[in-house]
Amino acid sequence: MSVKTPTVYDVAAQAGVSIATVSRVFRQPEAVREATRERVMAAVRELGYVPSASARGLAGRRTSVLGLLLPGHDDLEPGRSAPVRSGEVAFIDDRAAALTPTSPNLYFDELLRGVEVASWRAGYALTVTAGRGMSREMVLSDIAGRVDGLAVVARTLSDDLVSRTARRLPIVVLAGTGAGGVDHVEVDNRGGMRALSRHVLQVKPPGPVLYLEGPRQSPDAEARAAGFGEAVDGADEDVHRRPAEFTHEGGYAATADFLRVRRPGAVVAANDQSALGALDALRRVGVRVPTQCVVTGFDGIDAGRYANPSLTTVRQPMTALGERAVEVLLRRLGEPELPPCGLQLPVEVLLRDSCPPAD
Amino acid sequence: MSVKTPTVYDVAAQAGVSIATVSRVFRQPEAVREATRERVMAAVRELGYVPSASARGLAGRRTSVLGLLLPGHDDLEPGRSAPVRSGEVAFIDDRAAALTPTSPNLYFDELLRGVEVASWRAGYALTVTAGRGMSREMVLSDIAGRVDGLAVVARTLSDDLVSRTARRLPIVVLAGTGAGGVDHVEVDNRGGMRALSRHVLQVKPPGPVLYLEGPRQSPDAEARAAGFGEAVDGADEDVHRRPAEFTHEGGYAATADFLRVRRPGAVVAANDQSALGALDALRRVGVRVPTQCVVTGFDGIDAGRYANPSLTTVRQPMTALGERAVEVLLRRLGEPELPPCGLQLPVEVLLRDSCPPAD
DNA sequence: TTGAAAGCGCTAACAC
DNA sequence: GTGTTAGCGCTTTCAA
Repeated sequence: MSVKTPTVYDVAAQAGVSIATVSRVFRQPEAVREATRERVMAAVRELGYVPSASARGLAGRRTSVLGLLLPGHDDLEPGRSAPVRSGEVAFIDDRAAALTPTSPNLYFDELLRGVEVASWRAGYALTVTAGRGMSREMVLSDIAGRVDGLAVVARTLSDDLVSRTARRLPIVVLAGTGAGGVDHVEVDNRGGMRALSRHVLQVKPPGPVLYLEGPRQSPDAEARAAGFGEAVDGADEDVHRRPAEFTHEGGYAATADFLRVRRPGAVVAANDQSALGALDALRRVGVRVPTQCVVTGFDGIDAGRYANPSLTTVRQPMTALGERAVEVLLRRLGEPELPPCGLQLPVEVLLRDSCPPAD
Repeated sequence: MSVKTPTVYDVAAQAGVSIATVSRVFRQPEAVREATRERVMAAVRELGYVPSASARGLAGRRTSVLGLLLPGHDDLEPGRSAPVRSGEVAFIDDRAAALTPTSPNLYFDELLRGVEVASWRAGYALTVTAGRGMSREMVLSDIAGRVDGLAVVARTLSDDLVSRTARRLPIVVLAGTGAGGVDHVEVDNRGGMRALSRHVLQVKPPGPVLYLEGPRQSPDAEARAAGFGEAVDGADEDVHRRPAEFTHEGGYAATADFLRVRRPGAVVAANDQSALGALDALRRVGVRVPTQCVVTGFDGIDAGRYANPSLTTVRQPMTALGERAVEVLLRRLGEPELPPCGLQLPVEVLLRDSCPPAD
């Protein structure tokens, strides 16, 4: 730390070879005679030599780094723990917790793991950015200079910015339809909701079907609504669509509202959090799930597993999504001129207590 | 992409200035006359110039990158979605979901956000690694060459490896006690559990107290057990400690077991998942929460908010943890010779329905 | 199998 | 204010 960090020159001197040989020991060990190699490695260990990624990147014209650009959370206030003095413990009345919206970051963790694993496996490091504060342009031009390729979560960047950047740097868009001529990997929202909804129709007790659409102009919500539409289309069911925020509160309100007029035989929600809200609303008025009414969600968040009854849902393969994204990136890195590709990943329906298997 | 990426030389030529001026426009814009600056920026835009981080790093002897090393998940099998053909949707009977353990990754997401925000704010990019596959040594020496400082989640690396690396590179250990002479930032597990337990004793209905300890040799579990001990010490309570895995299943089993003999007036669990299991076990035998028995967890996972009744718990400020870690790193970057520091972050008790406020 | 030498693109003195 | 220049530490021909 305080001492000068050793370089190839130091290692070369110590081992009595040229810097080219030191480099070879790392890049193509088999091209160096065993004895020489061992002498070099000994020097490396003794000196604690670590190759500089910057120098490598500059000489090799590649950074060996991939980037992941997540949606920002500009509203995240820094250091919420400030008000409490060290050693003290604050008590907070949080009984209304379920009503407050959670951040939609729920599965970025999984996504990150997928991207990270695949990157590392391919010999790339991973740089993660959520770019807030400064403008998207600045964030983008910052990482653009650091990486060999970039995975961008849909709607993090404007379509225009994406396709402009894609001209200079391999880019893949995650969980969104391709922004026009750009590689993308998405999840089969429509097919998943269609399959789930068909199952619902098959097992539901009598009564109307309440569909909780997500917010307007969410591509996910749209695709799911389309899938639901395909499932109920032609079926002889009394279907009611209601907008509902993608939150517990949103699902609760929409369901409670509906309950004032009718008793549903099924509530199909476009995401898990609103489904959990629906579950709550039904419980309040004493409707039994799943015997009197089945309930389903979408996403596969953890809370659904622990809900009571546990929530039937469609699980998005976020880890796989991340891995595929990297594969697509690597493909383009290898063959820049390939036509843009779009990949759609299959989903899984998780049948749990709120809408159990048919038998 | 196909065309050669422009460099400072191209920009300089295009703008009719020297490369030094181009560099200045980016590093100290105020040192360049406005007219010149605009000429340069025009060239930058026209050419789509993006500074190379490698060249910068090499010339400036700093990468402007911070590293975050998360515990590996070596067991994560790649691409679980393979068996399903595209366009098809698999149905999985997942009714026992709550019983299977979740990965303990629950709050890495938050941690990441904290680290990311703070890094970016300080002008650093963030490289994330979970280092599996190859040995920790290799992972470490790979990122060591890429970053100016490193945040390591506790128990990801051996103490020895940490302190060895700390000699060459600023390191901060997260959520663990300092491995000896290394900066660290942790959470007040003991104080949090102590405060929560005191509250429990204050509001609990009559009956013994069941304490669900976590697994052996988890430092977190130990610290929490100590805090609980301090709270009940001297109190006139019938206390029963039981080991329980940090899973729903573990909490369920231990509680159900206890219920065969006694009826607790309180179940204090050392983590949220086991508390949710306890909640389930109590419900099965018809014990009312919180009127007949109060229940508490620890961690603040999302599922606790949606549980019924919602779970009283202690929330770990993971985002703040990440931010503090970066601050510590920056501090050491600035003054390498400072004595090692240890920071302990306060926690918050979230009072929810399973063990409500006193009044 | 090894070495010499020419960059890679940028920063930071220093000179003008 | 702006230009010149000497590296930063590594990879990679090309010779030996």
